[in-house]
Amino acid sequence: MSYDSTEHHPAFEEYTETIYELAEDEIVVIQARIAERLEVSRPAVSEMIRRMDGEGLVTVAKSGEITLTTSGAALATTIVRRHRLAERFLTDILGLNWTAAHHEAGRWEHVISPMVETAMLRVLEDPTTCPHGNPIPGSGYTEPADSVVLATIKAGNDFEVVRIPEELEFQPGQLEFLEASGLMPGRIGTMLSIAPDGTATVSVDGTPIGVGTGTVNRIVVTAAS
Amino acid sequence: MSYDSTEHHPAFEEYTETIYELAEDEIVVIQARIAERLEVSRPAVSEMIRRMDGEGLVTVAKSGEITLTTSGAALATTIVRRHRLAERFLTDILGLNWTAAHHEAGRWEHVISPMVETAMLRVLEDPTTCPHGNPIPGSGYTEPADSVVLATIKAGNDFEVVRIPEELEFQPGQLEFLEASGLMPGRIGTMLSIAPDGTATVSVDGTPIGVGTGTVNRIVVTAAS
DNA sequence: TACAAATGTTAAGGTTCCTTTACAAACTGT
DNA sequence: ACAGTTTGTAAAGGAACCTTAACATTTGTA
Repeated sequence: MSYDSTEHHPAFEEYTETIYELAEDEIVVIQARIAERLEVSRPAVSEMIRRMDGEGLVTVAKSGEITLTTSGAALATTIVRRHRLAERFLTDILGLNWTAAHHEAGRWEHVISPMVETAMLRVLEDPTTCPHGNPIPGSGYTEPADSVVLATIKAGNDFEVVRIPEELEFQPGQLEFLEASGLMPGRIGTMLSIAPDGTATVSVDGTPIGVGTGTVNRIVVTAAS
Repeated sequence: MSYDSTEHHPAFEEYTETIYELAEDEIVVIQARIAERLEVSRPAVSEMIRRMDGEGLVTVAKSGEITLTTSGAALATTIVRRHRLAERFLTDILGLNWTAAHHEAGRWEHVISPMVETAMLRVLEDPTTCPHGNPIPGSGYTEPADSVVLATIKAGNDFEVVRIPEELEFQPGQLEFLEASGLMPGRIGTMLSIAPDGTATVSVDGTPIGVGTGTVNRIVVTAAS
């Protein structure tokens, strides 16, 4: 069977994408992190990284830190762009919910051709972020300069959700919970309290929700009102 | 990596689809035909058919003729339905041309989930055929009773194109040619002449086009005016 | 500093598909 | 009836990915 014009093994696409997103989430990119995200064994990653190195897609520092080369980054941004574009498309045109869109997009990203990509951009009128607020590479979007992490909002203050980082999308049920809670980009909420252990209570649409430490330190917002 | 909910190897999908479409084109389904359509070696097909037999997807008659079982047919119609639905979607919503849509759909068909399928059906308002006029399984469409093959139209008579069989989509350049000529479902044409060797000359939109024997005996039309 | 956890790699092996080479059986046309 | 195609299959092997088991290193920390 033949794959796309951009002749790349699907696994390479998956790996470069993961590396890109880990870096985007400011996580040190080492093999172990990739293994966790992709849910494969460490030897599998070890072998794959060696092959990708051979293909000139990544470089490995002596520290073990992995960086995308120019061509690796090109592949990664292409896949990430298609993923986020697909998410937008699936929610905006096909009416899927957030969570479903995320899962579907994981398959679509490998199947979208340049031609379809162009067509989607046209139909969606050049979107700049995915439904979770993550930037679509190449759209020219830059996050508001005053973006902060939800944890920094003081009790009693309002905020507007900017972005749910990719990282959280990998925690099972997290996306469903956030969507059900209304904690999604563009929504305004109020910080009610922050417990000593870091757990926050916020209110969106009048409903109070507890947000755990891991999450509250990840969600990006701007101060509002 | 995990595939779709309908846990089936992509190769099985490809093979059952091919078997379905060969039968639809009234071609005796034997291994050699499958090998040609899929452009793989005969041993590859031999091995695959044995596995599919083991999985209960096909049965092989003593004559060598291959038939889909109930579950094989279920898988096949699902894939064919998704393929044709995707073609419709790609042309109607994303504005791709015929030919491009056909190629893209070959990849989309393996990636469309039941949820997306439902959404597409809604957005497209329950289409009944693909852009080439082939029925979407499950849509309840039945071809006009007076459908005939283009070759049967007498010189001087008009016809309306009903369907370009899947078979022709596999001849390189054929789809492009037909699309460029305007010989597509819904269009009205006139049979100008049929040469002794069977080659026909038809006129669509006032432009005369020669149609080879193989093609003229495949394109399905109804007599018009 | 010493022990535990985390990390990367080797080795061996498995699955899914595909290939080429070879051969035997079944058709087909003359 | 016979030569030449067409068809199926066995054998051997390869590429892409993945697994588990085992081990050596490094890192973090009580």
